[in-house]
Amino acid sequence: MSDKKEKIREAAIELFARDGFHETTTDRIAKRAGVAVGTIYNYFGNKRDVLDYIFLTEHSKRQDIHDEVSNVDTHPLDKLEMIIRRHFEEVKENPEMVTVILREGHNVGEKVKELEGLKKFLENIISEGIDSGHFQRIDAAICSSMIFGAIRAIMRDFSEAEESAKETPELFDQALEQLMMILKKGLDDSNNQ
Amino acid sequence: MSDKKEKIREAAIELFARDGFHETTTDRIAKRAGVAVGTIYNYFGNKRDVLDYIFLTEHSKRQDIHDEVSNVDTHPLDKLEMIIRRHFEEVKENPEMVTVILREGHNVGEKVKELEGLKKFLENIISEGIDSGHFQRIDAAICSSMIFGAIRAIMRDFSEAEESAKETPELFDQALEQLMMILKKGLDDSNNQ
Amino acid sequence: MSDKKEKIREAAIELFARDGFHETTTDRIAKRAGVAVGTIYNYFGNKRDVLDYIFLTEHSKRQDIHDEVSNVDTHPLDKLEMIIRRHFEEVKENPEMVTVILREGHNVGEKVKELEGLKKFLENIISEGIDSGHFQRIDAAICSSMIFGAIRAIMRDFSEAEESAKETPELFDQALEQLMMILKKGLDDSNNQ
Amino acid sequence: MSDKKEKIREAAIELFARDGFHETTTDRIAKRAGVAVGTIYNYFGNKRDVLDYIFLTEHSKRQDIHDEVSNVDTHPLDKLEMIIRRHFEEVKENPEMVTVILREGHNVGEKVKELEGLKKFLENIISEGIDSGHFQRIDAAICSSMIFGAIRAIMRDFSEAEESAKETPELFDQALEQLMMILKKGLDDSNNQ
DNA sequence: AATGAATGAGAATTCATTCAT
DNA sequence: TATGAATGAATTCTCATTCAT
Repeated sequence: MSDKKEKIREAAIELFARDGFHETTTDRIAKRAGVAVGTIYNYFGNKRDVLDYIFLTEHSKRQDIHDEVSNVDTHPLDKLEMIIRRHFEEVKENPEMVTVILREGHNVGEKVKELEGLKKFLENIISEGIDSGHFQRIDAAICSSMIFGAIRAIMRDFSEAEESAKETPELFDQALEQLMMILKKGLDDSNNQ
Repeated sequence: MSDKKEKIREAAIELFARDGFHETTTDRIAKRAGVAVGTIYNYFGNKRDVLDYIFLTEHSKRQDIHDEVSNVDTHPLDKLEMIIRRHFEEVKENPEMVTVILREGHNVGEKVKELEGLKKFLENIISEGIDSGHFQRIDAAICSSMIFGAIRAIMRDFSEAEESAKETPELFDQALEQLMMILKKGLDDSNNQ
Repeated sequence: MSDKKEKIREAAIELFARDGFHETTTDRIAKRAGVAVGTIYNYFGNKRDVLDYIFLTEHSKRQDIHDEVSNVDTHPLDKLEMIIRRHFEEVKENPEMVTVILREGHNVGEKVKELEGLKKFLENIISEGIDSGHFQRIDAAICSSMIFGAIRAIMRDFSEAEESAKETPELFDQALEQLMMILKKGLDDSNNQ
Repeated sequence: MSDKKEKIREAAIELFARDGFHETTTDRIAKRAGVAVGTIYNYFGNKRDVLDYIFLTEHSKRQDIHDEVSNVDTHPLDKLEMIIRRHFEEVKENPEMVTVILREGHNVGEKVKELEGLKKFLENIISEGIDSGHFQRIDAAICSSMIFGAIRAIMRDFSEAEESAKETPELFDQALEQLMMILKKGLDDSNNQ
């Protein structure tokens, strides 16, 4: 992985996060990355490829998290908690990345669009939970979509919070706690009569 | 409310929904609205004002829904269900509008950004529920944000579904049912020991 | 035919003639035409379309000449002379046009390439001459191609001549005389034993 | 003559012939020549120098032909035929070279432009023919220019013919025959009354 | 009020050339 | 000599906005 390519990726994340994809010019990306415009085009076919690359890089991180978690043998609720917690940790460390992912999803290329990593992972875990009798019979796709939406909302709140607020982000801890509580009661089959 | 202004708003919704704000030119909006480009500028200060206007129009519709619901005297879970149901109904009727709201939120002006209608309504209802002892003690802001996110996710699934799928949208009914089930168990205080 | 479109055509001819198609920027065309760059794109899809339009305009002039001449009932050698003379007259009046036609033929679009007006006209006349027994049996295509080439060479000499020389252009008269003399003897069948 | 320099010349001919001077990038020349871009600049000052070098190389070949022919003691018409035949043979062997010469003449440097080899040779022969009384009194410059133009036209027809057609190129034989027939009758003084 | 031709700043992308290795 | 990553000036084309009619 070239030094310059990484520099460009990082510069693009900062700018896409702050100004959005369309408002960010290749000139500014280059300047912030400390390279010439032409250099961007030595590593990427065009501006949108830079965005795609950001998504792809992020997606493989999520893939790693999922692989790690799915191998653990534990209650599906714990798996959900683990994966969401890990996700939030990533977000805390790369808040700008989240802003980009949230804002620019519709600007990425078709192939990248199909990835939708986290949502699929949640769906897998929920499906397993239903199969193993831990969860009541619900539609895993719809449910995972909603959980995913809830997570996105928290990320959005975080990414829109004041800079000061970001430095003590208990938001994630509180949100995780509340979400898990709701899910625990809401999904658990033993609760059902 | 001028006839032309409304024509422009409708044309813009269709195009913003399909192509996004930045990919839509004022020329195309004008053509689809059946007016000249210059006419757009007789009603709006600039292109972004058209987007703002779309958001504002939508927001006042949501306001009406909320006013209606908040006056009903019933269990807060029922209020939640009513408001979400009404929201989904609106979405079914104006799917393109939703696509615009979801995609272009970050392109609107600062004032419009602050509106965030539905989320505030949810928060009010949840706060009331807590106060009245119907809901357990949770953070209403975080919780409403997550519910709002779950709703957005469903809308997103809907707005990205194939055209054919849109014509028989039981998605909303199922999603509403599942969401309410989870919330019922997850929020209700009587469930708590 | 819009005033501006014509201005742009004329400016482009001058610049393409002097600097060539690729060395001429759209900015300079606009400046010389006294319009804004954007205006070029109100009348033409892209820069190459401007070149195509130059060729097409010229082609229809040649078509007119041909139509006029082919209706005259006279010896095919006279027809050749008439058409070449008329052609040279056009060239004298629009020397820059010729330079463009000679230099930029390979940059025009496919459709325009196929026109090859004058050559076809010559071929028609020669074919007729052969059929009517005035000319000996030669390959009309090859022969017209060579005559066309000879004419181009003269035009090239003219377009490359010093400015001063252009103002007394007997070159064409002399060339026409010599060419006709050679063709008269070279093509005439009565000369053949 | 360095091996690499020759490789670059050959690569450039192929690409200039197919795509034209301006559409050919130095990167592609380098790739096709099997060297690095930088290497081109070890042998040539800039891109245009490569084109100049192609013209110069070709010009010295033409010079050799002329020297050979001009030493033969025979009728000027035979000399014309010999020189044109030899020229066509070269063309058959290096069709791409011809395409380059025809297309890119106006892109070469000033010094190269002045060479105009073949035309000068033709003019010499015609002048000699007039002086020796074999040809009637014509303007040798104009006449050689026209013959040169006719030859170019044939080359152009050849270089634009389908690939298949190029493999059985009787075109040149027919063209040569017809051109010589016309010139024989058209130039010969004995034919004159 | 409505029009739409004209505008020109601005953006993405290209590519000849350089130079450190 | 050879290399090829880096450069950044230059170019084409777009499109929001204006304003004379």
